[in-house]
Amino acid sequence: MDIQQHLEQQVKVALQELHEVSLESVEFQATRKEFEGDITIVVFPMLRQVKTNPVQLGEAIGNYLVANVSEVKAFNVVKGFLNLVIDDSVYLNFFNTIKDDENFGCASPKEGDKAVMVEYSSPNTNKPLHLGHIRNNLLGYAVAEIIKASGKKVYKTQIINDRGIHICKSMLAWQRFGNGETPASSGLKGDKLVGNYYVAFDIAYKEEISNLIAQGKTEDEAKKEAPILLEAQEMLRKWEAGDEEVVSLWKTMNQWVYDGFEVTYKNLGVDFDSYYYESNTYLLGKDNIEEGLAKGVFFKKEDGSVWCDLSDEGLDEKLVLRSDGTAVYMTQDIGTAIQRVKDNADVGGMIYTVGNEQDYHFKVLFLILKKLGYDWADNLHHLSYGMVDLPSGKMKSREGTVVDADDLMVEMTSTAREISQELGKLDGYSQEQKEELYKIIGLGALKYYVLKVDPKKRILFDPKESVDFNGNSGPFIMMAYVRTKSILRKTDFDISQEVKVGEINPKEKQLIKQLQSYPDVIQLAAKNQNPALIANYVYDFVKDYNSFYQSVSILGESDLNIKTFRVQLSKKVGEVIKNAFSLLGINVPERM
RNA sequence: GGUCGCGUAGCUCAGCUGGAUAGAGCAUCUGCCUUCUAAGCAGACGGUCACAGGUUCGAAUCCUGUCGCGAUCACCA
Repeated sequence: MDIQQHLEQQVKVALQELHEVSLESVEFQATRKEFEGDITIVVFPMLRQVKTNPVQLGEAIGNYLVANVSEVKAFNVVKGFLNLVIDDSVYLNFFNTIKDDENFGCASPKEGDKAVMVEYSSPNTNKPLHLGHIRNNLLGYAVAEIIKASGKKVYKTQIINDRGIHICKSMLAWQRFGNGETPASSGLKGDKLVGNYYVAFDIAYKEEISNLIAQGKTEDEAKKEAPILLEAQEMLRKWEAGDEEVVSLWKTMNQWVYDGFEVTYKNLGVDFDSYYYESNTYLLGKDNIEEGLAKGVFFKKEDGSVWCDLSDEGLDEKLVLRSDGTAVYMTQDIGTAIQRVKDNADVGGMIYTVGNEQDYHFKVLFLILKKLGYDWADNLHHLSYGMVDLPSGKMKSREGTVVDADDLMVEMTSTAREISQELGKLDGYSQEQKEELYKIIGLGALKYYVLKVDPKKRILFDPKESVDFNGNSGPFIMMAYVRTKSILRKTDFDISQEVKVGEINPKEKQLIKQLQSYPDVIQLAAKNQNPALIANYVYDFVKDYNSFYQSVSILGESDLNIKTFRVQLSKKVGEVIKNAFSLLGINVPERM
């Protein structure tokens, strides 16, 4: 039993003895720095049952605890706060129980627990990934890792938007203007090459529109009648009819994009357990609509279109099947969700990592699935995140204001290289080792920068100021890790012994308190699907370590017991940093 | 207009189910490398927590309203 539970029990006993009152629960908090003590009991809530003044009650409980709980060494009462001084041995004992636990903080899956499916990334295959996708990928990956660490089985998946008019646009432009260009012939990354033709289509389309307007058409007419658009629509029809030539071109160009994405994903360090393609799933869901009609969940209008009435939930009617019997976005998503549970029988819930512009869509999707009666529909979550905007506003690929994912990663690496070369602390590293290191630092800076922000808030990315390498930043945290590794490299004595230090100093105690809270932080981050909680935790933790590091000598300590303890503590700090960062998908370097 | 989200220091952000004098980083200023990596540490400066009410012993946090910003409300995805 940990100290807090023990205290809670004893406070309840005390209240019973002193005032014959049985308490529901006791409110604890960490004692603030400016007061003496380690754990604080908030007395105010007890006043509802015990009619006395808070200071008196605090004194009484404090006296009781000092007399009856050996771990409580002293107490003081400030207003209604009872600050308890806890014996150092409690912290030292805790440290000794976890110091060799390499998985400290992480829980293992329980037998019979359902798995969680996390969907993220889900790009269109007509243009390269940009900073917005980076946020999506980092969030999805991190949440998946965090939930795994919290003790659940996780599947990572994505749905690739590989069909539709936008795909045909780049195909058509390539046919017209491409002269047979391929990634191999041009040296371009496949997704970049295809993206270029998506832009080329738009340019040609706009030109045709202005020509038509010059010929006397209205803007609306021109937009609808531009020949190149009609041709793209025709191409989509051919694709749906299985036209061999179109399908073959579609396969070729999509493969270029996948090859390009694969490189980006690899650099970004994200992965997937399964892939769903919209070209396979876009017909799914129609059967489920029939089912829903039979169950009375949906209704049909005179024109044959099928709807779901959500007015009881305060929403509108929502179309789930067009009057011509074809599927809409919602139809597919219903079908795909159901398919996924068929494919993975142990899935008991899903998390969709999709921008907050689709809040309404997912609200409706989840409601419909619930109405259809699926038991897992209660465990569907939309990991809704804010857009990444530039000072100039939204990123727009057509206006060339997107921050390209690959370019940004290269830029981060260069910045890391510049800083590192200036500091020049890498004697003995080969060129390859150095480049590898710059990548770790640059990418870590980027990932931390994105993940430390609460997902639901929008991020303002200023390319001029870019990403921090100082202060609350990825490299700052890596630096602390590197210090722990440096100390371990220089440790030339056995640190496997469990040490009993008489007293530990406040900085050491603070670090152990932080260690104590790590498992809770993982659980909370998993529950809230919020990697920023891990980032914030590890930042505070590292600040405490740096403070400790600068205030005492570790290897210079003359008392072998204390020295050993400090090295052990440093080792553990390093392990937790590495573990926490791995949950964020960030690697740590050995030197920097 | 309806719905949802956001609004905390000059800037970027923390602030857990309501708790003590609202915290970090950047920027500005002061100290600290002859000692374990200074991408660091110690400190100074900086606040009407958008505004107005309400609930409470106690509100940045919960409720209501107002203002501002964003998203969304397609037989598009």
